Amino acid sequence: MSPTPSTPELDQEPAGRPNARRGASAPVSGSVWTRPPRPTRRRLSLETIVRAAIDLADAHGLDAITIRRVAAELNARPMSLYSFMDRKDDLIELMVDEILGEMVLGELPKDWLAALHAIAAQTRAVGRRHPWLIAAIMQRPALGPNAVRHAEQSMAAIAGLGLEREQARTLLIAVDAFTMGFGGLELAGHSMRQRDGLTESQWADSTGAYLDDLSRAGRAPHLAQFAEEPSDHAFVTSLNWLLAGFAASHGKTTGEPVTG
Amino acid sequence: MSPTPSTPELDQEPAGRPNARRGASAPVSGSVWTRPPRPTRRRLSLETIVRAAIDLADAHGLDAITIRRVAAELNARPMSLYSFMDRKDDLIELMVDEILGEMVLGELPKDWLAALHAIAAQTRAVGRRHPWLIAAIMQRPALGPNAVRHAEQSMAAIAGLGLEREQARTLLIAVDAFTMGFGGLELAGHSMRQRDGLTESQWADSTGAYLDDLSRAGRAPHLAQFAEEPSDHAFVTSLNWLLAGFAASHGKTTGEPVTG
DNA sequence: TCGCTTGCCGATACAACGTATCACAAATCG
DNA sequence: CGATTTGTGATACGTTGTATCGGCAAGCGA
Repeated sequence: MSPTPSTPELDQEPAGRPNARRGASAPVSGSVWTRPPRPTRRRLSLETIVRAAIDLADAHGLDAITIRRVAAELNARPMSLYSFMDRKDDLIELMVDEILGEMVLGELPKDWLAALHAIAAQTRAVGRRHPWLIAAIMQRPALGPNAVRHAEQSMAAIAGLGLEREQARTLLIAVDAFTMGFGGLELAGHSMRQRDGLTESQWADSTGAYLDDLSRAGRAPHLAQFAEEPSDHAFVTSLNWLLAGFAASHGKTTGEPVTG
Repeated sequence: MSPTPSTPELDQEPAGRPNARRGASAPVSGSVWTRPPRPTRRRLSLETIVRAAIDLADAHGLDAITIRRVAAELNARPMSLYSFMDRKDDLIELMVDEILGEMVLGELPKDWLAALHAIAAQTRAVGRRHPWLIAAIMQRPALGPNAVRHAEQSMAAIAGLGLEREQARTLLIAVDAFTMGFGGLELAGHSMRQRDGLTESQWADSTGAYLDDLSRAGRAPHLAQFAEEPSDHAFVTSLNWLLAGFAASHGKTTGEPVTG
């Protein structure tokens, strides 16, 4: 057996290990056990890279995703990441698809209306958990396996309605467009706040003051309200409108609309 | 009078003027008229910068907006632009607001339904003309004067309904969210196509083939349809659902729904 | 067992980026 | 006319994405 300790269970390093500068010219000294564990090949994997990048983006925004910084987070060298991907943009696509996995529901309500509401609510919740998600999707289409799963689940939700292809497609795109658009408008300020390191209330104060000024100047009398964040209630209400409008135009009857 | 020709009407340079390298150490030689015109101070202005940046973004995408490249487009040096703005992000905000100006309509239909449809259609048209717009808005909130004008116009459109504050706000946000979301999903592939220099049909072919593969593999039987671009008809139909649903929930009667 | 291939890692390098800084000249204002 | 402001240009610094190269460990055929 080689002198390299091969106990991966013990390899759970405390994440802040003292400058484990392994590599070419590191002199071998001391006991095997006092030395940092030799890296097994396969230290990195696409999954750990994507996961680290997601954590970074959640904490510091999409702009914080640089190859160098993700690598540093993993105690790796920048170019190592390129063994697993072709370019940085690929990483972002992978991050998006990973998160899209959180969007597909474990089980689906039987009623199509309730099912679409549940999917939309989940989409919105995930979007808020990862505030960079929606902006990222608006820049590159989501085509990965989890995006596919999401689409399939939406189709399953309305399968019972027996719609024709085109109508089904229109309905599903409408729901997704509304949900993503709502989340996008809602979170538009997020990355900006993050960039300038403002707290939520600092941001609300400054935009509120700005809009108040405009109102007082008479240029936009009813505008100040837009400083407020859109509410869950507004989301559910609007989605009800959309779906009720669809239902009416198709003569489908359903239970009560979902109340927010 | 100074020897500098002060005929700004003739200053319409043919845009490709021979390397007009003015500046400190350029030797003065030849006739005044054969020399390039001395730059009047104020060569640049915020407006020309923003306009140049918009043209660049329309042609090559938001990623093509670099201070250096915009400056080059104006035969200026990069740092000159910073006399007019504090940072690059400000330029993008200014670009967005400039385009938002194209979104406010000259006159508004009297009927609230027709008016909201007209606004949404205009929003969508502008979004397609400037494919980078929606992604940009999803990253930073639009707060400029033209964003304000757009919001005011939307409020004017439904003023006749006598809604209370919260309801009006919900309705307008819903329409904007749907419109922006629809455009965003629609244009998501655009910047990616642009990045890789693919034509629209190359892109459609490759994603179509990919989704067909998935379908054949049985993993997503009904998916291929999503390769197709959403249509105007789908947009109008869905918007009708949303607005009809709203109208029904408020007992407002209107004329016929708009047909796409 | 040996040697070859394959795949991951590390170091270095380069062009392009945003932007701080400084110097200078024209424009403007007292 | 002198002082101040303002637009411009040159240069420089730190950071980014990523090409390239060289090395080493693991797996594999002989």
